Amino acid sequence: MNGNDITALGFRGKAIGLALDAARERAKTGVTNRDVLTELAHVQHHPESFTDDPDYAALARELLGQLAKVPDALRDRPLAYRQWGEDLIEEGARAQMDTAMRLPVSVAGALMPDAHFGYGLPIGGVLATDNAVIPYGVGVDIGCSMKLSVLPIEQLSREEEARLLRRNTRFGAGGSWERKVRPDHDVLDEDTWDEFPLLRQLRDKAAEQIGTSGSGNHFVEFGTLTIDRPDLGLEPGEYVALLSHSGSRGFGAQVAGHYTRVAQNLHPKLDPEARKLAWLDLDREEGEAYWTAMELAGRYALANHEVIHQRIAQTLKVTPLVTVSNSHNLAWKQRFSDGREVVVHRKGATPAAHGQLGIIPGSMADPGFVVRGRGNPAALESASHGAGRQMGRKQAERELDRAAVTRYLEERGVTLLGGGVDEAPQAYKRIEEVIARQADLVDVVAKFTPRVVRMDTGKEDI
DNA sequence: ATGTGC
Repeated sequence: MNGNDITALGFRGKAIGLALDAARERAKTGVTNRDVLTELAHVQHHPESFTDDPDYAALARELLGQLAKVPDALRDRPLAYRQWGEDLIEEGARAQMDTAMRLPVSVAGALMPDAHFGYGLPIGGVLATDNAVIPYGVGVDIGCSMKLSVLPIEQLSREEEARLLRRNTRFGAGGSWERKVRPDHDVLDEDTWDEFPLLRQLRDKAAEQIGTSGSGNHFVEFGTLTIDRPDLGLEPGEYVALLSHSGSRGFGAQVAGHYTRVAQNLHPKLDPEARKLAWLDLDREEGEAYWTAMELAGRYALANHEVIHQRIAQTLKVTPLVTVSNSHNLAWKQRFSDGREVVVHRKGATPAAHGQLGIIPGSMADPGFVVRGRGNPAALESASHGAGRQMGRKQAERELDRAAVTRYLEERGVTLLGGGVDEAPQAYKRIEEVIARQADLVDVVAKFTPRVVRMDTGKEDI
């Protein structure tokens, strides 16, 4: 019996020493170590039953004291937060943000103009917490991100662009590269994968899926980048560019699912309204492990993009003139305006620190924008991550017809490979309005106009 | 978002 056995049971602070003392007393009376551990587990789960126990009373009282100090009760009222583009944000997203701002661990928050209803924290929600990380504050697709490469080539034909996309990308839930042509990346060789069993188990899946895009709103597309003033090391003009949206695939999804369950189990008394926002303390083993896995998923997702862009650039025998990338589903440790370090969750929000570059896409047939952050502290240095849905997937499938989507694509000269009605441009807010609502969060650097777009095949093909 | 569930 030692301190490790005790902490493995989940005792914290003064309870560790008291549990050790009690364990020694019990051992003296001839109880086996194994039975002592069982008894300790009982005390931990039902401290109220041991307050008069000759050996465990001190421990039980300490545990009850700790419980009283760590209440999961929600605040009566949400902390105040600002919304950018309030007129574009649905009530459901505000209600979810209100719940998040009632969590005892919340410090500050903001809603971006693309905000809409999500799972737990709304998409387009930014939430700062104190020493706690919320798996569903990051989202299921941990590390979901954007990458743009500006290519030193003349305009290609649509057919050529379509061929490059078909040959060098793979889409769909469960999708992976065929074994013979499976790409590799340094991220798969990191020691981090050996840090604990869950990561070890997921490494093979991650290796199978590197360099792939998922389903839903993920895409890889060719288009034109238009720059009006010298920037990004480029002269004003029009450039051929490649833009991708992808995430951490099955690996990240499994990490998210696992730690959401862990967080919910650690907060059984949490108000059902906030159940999906269950958090992990960063100074406890579970929180540390999630943070490690989350950061790995973030690097893995960016590696995914790198592989996709590299394949296409190599086929074209070119090196990109410039690349821009950013994660928009992740948590970061960040200095808050009062000087303390907080955990900033961005669930569908672009980091926009002063001078930081990011990409805000529109839709399959609407422009996207390269932006530069203005470091606005009220938005916790964030911006929108896209246009944001104005219709849910089911609503889009119900209300939009394929002909209207096809016409929209034709009018804008966009060729679509795959794609579904649920991702129709009409299901999204107008990107121009969304960009206009965040002029104090980001400056527009360049505009990307899509031309040939590849996505997963939706439920209903276009 | 994910190839599948408290």
